[in-house]
Amino acid sequence: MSAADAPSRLEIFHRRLAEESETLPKRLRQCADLVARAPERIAVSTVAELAEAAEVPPSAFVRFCQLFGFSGYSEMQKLFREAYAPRWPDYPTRIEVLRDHGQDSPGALLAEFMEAGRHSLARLAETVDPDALNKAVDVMAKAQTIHIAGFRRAFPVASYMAYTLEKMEIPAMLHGAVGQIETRHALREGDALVAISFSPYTPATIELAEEAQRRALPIVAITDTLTSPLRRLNGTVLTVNETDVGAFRPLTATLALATALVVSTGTRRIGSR
Amino acid sequence: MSAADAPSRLEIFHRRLAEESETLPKRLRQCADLVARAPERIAVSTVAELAEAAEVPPSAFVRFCQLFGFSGYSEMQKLFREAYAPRWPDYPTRIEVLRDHGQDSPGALLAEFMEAGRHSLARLAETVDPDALNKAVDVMAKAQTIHIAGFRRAFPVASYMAYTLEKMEIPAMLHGAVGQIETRHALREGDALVAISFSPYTPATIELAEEAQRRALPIVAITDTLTSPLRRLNGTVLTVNETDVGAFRPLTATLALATALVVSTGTRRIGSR
DNA sequence: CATAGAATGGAACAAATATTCCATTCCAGC
DNA sequence: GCTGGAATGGAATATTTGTTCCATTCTATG
Repeated sequence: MSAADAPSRLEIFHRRLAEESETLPKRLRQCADLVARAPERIAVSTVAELAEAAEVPPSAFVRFCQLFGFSGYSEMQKLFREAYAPRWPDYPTRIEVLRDHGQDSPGALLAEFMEAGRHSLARLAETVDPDALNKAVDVMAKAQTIHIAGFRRAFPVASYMAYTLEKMEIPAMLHGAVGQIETRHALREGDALVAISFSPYTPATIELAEEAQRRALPIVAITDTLTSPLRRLNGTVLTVNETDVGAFRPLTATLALATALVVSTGTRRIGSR
Repeated sequence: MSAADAPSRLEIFHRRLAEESETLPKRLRQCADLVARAPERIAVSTVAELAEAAEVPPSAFVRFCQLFGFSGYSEMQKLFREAYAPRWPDYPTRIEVLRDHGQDSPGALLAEFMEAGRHSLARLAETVDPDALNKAVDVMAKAQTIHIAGFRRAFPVASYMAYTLEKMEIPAMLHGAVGQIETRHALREGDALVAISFSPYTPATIELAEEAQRRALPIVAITDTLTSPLRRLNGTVLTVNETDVGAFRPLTATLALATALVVSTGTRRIGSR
């Protein structure tokens, strides 16, 4: 039942499908063909719809599912749904539950975070627009100094970017790292701001971004939901949707994105020197 | 109702969501947040599941849908299904798209980091010893204050751990974050040290670890190679081997490990309270 | 501190969806 | 062409899921 083996179970299913569909009777073969042809529709369709698309009666489709070892259509659908949007729980209760069942060995938890990480990375391909990414690198490559703002959960990302830029000898400034010192006046013409913020959005990040906007500096925003206040500014927005485990959200995908961003910036700067 | 304008209708919906979510009453705001955070889940979930994730009763979720002009949940779901079904995960294709934007494009680089990340995560399972992990959690759960040391590249990980521990209300101290101030005297009996360091090993981290050793405090070390100086101390060692892209090493796996460590510590503390 | 109006939670009800069952059809082998 | 077993379609049933309604709880206001 763990999230970890859901994708592999799907793999196995597809392999069996390929092997056996040859020897299946007519109607069932039609079902198999449809599943092979449009697996993504299974997650969001009813048996009736699928059956119609395969030109078989619903009962035939259910028989097909049972032939492959599922109790019925619903069970098979569950497999496909989880492959798309796996494991839920947004609430700490889950952790409680795990603990009470004695299954919260650190190893099990690590496995979950690994799985969540893999999923986040996979989704990154969907949420990041290549053009926006390109635009962002452009902005950063042209900036004199790159300002970086990210607090609380976003801070590790911000500090990593600052560190890597420094290593590449690119002028960068990590904001608000210390002592609550206002640093907005460091924003100067010709600079650019990278603002990183996730729900719940830290006001300081938003304020700095607004300040940058007032001064007409280009902004690159790394954020999550569609309601993010960073979206209201007219900067280049890169969306990351981390998959969370319990109430915790690892930064796996965000860091991959951040790394790509700074390294690209580095190579582009060298290229145009 | 054509498929063509479905995305735009979704756009409109999201904009309204962003605008109005501020002024919504508590429960409905929870719904709005969830929808903003995980829109793709709507396509494959029942009201009950969604409501649970948003921590509201199903009826509240239905009210939310109606507030935004839908007849109920089903109608809203239809919108999401249409918008998300056509462009499905299809991970390999997506990655191709990113790559095809040009050989040295940011997209191609991102794709590489994503691959590297996945690889690192996969290897994590091999390099981390479950017993060591368990031991590490034990040490951290028993400590009065958890000290965390990690500089340069390891700093993002250290700061993330400190942040998460703080969120869970566990006493933690992030060392050397600022001003080169010596903080070794903060190490007190009953505490534990988590030292994070990768090649080339920052002397400050090693020194602090040695200091901890002298004072007979338990040490948890997160490090990479087998020649790491952290290995010479008798602490609990967790090995991470990140796959690097060119000269750059993303922290994907390390962060997953760090998160698991911290969250496990949290649950174990609660359990033994 | 009382009150009205809004917000909320839950349980009863309605609709949709999946599953089972059985009468009918098909087809291979005699 | 007959016969038995497999395959099929559809209608009846069971189950899940969505929606409505109302009693109760909040909250802002006088």
